[in-house]
Amino acid sequence: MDEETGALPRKDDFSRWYNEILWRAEIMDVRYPVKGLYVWYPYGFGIRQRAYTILREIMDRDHAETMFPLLIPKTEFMKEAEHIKGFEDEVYWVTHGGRTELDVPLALRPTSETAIYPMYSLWIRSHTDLPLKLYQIVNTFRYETKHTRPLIRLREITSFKEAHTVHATREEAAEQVETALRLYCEFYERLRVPVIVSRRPAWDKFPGADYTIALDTIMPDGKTLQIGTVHMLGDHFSRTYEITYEDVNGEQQYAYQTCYGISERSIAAVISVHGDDKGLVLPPEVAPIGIVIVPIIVGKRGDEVISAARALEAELRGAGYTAKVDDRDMRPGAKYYHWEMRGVPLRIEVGPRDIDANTVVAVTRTGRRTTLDRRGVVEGIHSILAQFGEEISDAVRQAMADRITVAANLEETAEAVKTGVAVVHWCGSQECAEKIEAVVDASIIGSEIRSDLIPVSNGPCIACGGNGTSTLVARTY
RNA sequence: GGGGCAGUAGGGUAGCCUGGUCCAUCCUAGAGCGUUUGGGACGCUUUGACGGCAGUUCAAAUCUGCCCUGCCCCA
Repeated sequence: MDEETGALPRKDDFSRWYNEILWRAEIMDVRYPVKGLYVWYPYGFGIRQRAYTILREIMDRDHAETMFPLLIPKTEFMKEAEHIKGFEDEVYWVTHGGRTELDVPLALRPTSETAIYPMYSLWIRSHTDLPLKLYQIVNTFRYETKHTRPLIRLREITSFKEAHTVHATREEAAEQVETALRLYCEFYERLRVPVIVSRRPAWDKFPGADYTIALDTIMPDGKTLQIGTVHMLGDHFSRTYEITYEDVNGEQQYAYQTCYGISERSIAAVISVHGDDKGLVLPPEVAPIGIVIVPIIVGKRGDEVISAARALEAELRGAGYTAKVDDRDMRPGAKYYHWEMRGVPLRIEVGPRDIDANTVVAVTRTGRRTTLDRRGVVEGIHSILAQFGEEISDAVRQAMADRITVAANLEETAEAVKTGVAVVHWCGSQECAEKIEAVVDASIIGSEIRSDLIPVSNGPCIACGGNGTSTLVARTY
């Protein structure tokens, strides 16, 4: 009778579901009065913090974190022609200091190549300075003209992790591209977000790059979301910014570079792939609250139940969990819904019955209920959460597999992209790409696919019949 | 980039065409009191709004213009 009470829109109405869950689960407040800029609620920011702690941990193995300025002088920004072409329509310019017009306008970084590389030019003298591998996590600004969307298409990206590496040779730079892909795949495994790696077609590569390899996930509505990119810059920027080094023979050489980035789209992916009709489902590693303890207060035993809950909370915190007793004056059921909306992986109920039996009841976010002996409760929880993590990994992997269809011709492709991703043979020509994109109303995502969900092969191009290779076609965000 | 629709309290809505009688209403909104608590409790009291700026007018949520913001469709 009350099933409608407080319900989210169903997840199969993904667009409405996404908009609502952002505020209902306290991730972002979209009411900030500037288009394309949104406010992180503390809870959403907690998810971001945990995800980015993982990202930092992965990056820090082989990179150093740094911080470059937000403002870039126009004179530096305008040096690399292809790069400019790719970004100039999206740049915010600072033109005044107070009431004084600036001699040189300053760009709010849309990405930081042109801020970083002039400094790299000063820093790099010798082959012994290489390789150089730095990254920063910063906000960037892009004057998006398309429909903005929280976490996905922003005018201020608040969480842009960008890495910039410099190498002595093209081969080393190419190897770094592969290393970066491995790091990013590991990051998304930790977030339990399945990804497909592919090489972007030439017209869709990063402006100023030789080639771009990207990570995409598939959203519940079947559109792909690009959640990581790795760019081989070759020597384009080093020639522009004079990044040279003296090699072992005493000769000046241009360096080779890569850059790669991940943004808060990673958070959008976690929310979107794992969530369900009841709200968020968070992997334990990114949940700001890993375990919520709900005291079941009946009759006169309230104090006893509360102190049992607190003792459990202390024990779980001691074991390294972020546990929280919810002692608000609400019915237990209301609390269950509250924490389910926020995706807390595990709920523990403690009531008089449990105290008497020396047990606790543990319920995962996906509804698996276990009665645990109060002694050894930490070990029991450890194994439940590990299993929960595997369970949601398997579920999203299966959901992604179900959205991938191998299509042999244009008709099948058009049908497949209505609900997911099509894998087709494509010859690589732009003419055929344009034909395919026009007929099926979707985009060529990439070829040289790397995904254990997708077998790749050669075959006749679905547009021209010539030699083709496996290629992803999908609607995109 | 083009087109359409919309913005009323924390959230959801009515009112707008036909300016005034408007003290609007509902809620998983807030505050307070009491009774409650093993899957969304209940009663009573109470708080709070017409996106912004300008204009028309005796009078604007309502009409006009510009701006801001959001949603949908098309390219």
